[in-house]
Amino acid sequence: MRNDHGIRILINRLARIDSATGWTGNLNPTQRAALEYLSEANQFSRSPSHVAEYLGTTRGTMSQTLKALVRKGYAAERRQKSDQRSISYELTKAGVAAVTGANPIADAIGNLPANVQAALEDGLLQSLRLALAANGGQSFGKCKTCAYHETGSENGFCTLLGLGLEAGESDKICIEHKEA
Amino acid sequence: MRNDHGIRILINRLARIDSATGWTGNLNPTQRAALEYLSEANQFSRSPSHVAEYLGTTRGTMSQTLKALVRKGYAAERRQKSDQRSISYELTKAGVAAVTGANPIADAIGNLPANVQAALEDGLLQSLRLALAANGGQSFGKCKTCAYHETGSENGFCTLLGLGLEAGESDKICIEHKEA
DNA sequence: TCTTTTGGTATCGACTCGCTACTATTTTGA
DNA sequence: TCAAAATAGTAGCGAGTCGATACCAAAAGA
Repeated sequence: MRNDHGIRILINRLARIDSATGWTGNLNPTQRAALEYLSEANQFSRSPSHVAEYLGTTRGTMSQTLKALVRKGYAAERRQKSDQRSISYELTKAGVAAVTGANPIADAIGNLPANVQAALEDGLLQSLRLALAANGGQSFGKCKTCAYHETGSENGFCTLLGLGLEAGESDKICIEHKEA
Repeated sequence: MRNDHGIRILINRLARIDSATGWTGNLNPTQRAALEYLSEANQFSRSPSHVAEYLGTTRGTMSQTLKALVRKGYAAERRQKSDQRSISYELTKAGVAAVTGANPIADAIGNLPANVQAALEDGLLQSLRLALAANGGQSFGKCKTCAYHETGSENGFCTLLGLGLEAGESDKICIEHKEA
């Protein structure tokens, strides 16, 4: 019996139970995952393509999913001036509320001893990094740990895009992230 | 920023990436999860109801999923003599082959240091136990750790069902499991 | 026996998901 | 400069999940 497979199966089972029990609003698992990503990504990383790449699905599916979120009142489109093709989605108040709602799995994990939580997060992050590397995926880290991030100006500055960041944005996920 | 939510999101993301990359045969995530469960459950625990409860879905969906697996040649029905209503599904050769095939996420996890793997498995198991307890779910442990398990006879004996086990079955998941 | 419970299905509507095809809007490079 | 290629988003198809409801048959209780 292989233990490495066992861990993978455990992960899948937990995710599945989370989908079955983590009920806030009338959201299905994918819609909820997209919503959670939107709440943690910066303004340059909230297009259908980016969410799709982050969640390992296709642009087509994510396009539909995001429009479903808009239809349900959890998100809104915002057209970019720079590139007329791309759209940046942002959460509405209802969207923020849905993301911050209580969740059985999160509660269960929150009740674990702190050292177990730390070990768990560490192991999962390492797994994710290896898996993404094997798959040619992006790192999707946060601005503040990025090689292009500068702390000079008010809310931080991105030297790749040559733009100042909005308040709080240095703690958000960016599609262009490059480990410093 | 809440870390407990972070772990839950990591778990979901890994499961999602696994679904997107873990490609053996023409199986979708649910079908693969069901197949994996069948390969690890004993003969009394392979009915649609049991798989549904284990994976946190409904009997209706699992009924369809299992029939899809039969249609694709990965599983076969076996009617029970004792209860004419219930069905025990078992893997075909193709089913066993699909389950044992390589997988990017499993490989990634397998490449982690042994102590990280151990901590990861421990944390996930604890989370799962708490989540299931909060949800009134079963434990789904293996025969050999069960209060009803006796090692006297050839392959072990189940004192709950009053039946001798088949070879290797004491290492399989049972729906009636009760921690010894 | 008659009723209730249990195990498995069928069906409906909303949705994911992989795929292909298509339209706009950049970007490129000769 | 200006046509070709890459990129961003979408539409639509077929298979299938998923929650819900409704059924039927077998088993268990009263």
